Amino acid sequence: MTYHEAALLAEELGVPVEELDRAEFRPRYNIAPTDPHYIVRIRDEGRELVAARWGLVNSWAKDASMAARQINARAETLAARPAFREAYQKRRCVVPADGFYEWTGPKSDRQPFWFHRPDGRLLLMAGLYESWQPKPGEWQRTFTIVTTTANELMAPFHDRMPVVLDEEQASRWMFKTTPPETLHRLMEPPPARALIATAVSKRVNSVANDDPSVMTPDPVAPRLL
DNA sequence: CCAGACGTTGTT
DNA sequence: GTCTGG
DNA sequence: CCAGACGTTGTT
DNA sequence: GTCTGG
Repeated sequence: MTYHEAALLAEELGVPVEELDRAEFRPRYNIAPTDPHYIVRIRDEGRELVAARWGLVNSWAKDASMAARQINARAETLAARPAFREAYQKRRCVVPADGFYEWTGPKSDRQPFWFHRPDGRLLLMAGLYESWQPKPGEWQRTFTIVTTTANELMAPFHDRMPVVLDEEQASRWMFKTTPPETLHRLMEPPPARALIATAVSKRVNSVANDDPSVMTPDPVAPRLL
């Protein structure tokens, strides 16, 4: 996942930056599973942007070992899965990012692509969140990203993709009272026009590279599109 | 009853 | 091959 | 997701 | 916490 402009996130969502820890609120180019990020949730009458780590750790977990295994939740099964059911009912959120990466090609030579909105605006993905207690008195919020069947654009790369929502859909996803039928509709694959793919530097393949260089368009890979 | 899991993606 | 760390 | 490790003893 | 497997 990427998140380029600090101001963009808060401004597009209409949330004051002051609510966040400025030291942590910086551009990101290579957000990996278990990394700190941000989620949007419904709070009283409005939206709220809060910190959360990628990889859902349930409230009953004794350690963070589940985080890496729960970075995604399948739309088809999350309502029934013990690990996601409650969060699905009570803690649906939106994960903002200006894009996400998918890889293709042989395992020995993985080629990354950056998926983002054609208009360059913020991508809103369906998520679930939950908090757990790493130590007595200390709470940590975590989230997972809901995946669905790949659409026409994604199919050449993968058979799954994140649930991508527009503004209207994002609101409905977060509302506590949205009925199950509506939630199911929201989890359908987004239209192909919702995203475009750009081949980027293989530098992104190492999470240690979290700087603008990972976004450099790859001069060879575009023909793979 | 107790113990142990609780999840998804990937693809040669 | 499979697990862990990021 | 990809990259990189994959281990124990000893003890400063 | 709650479900599944034994």
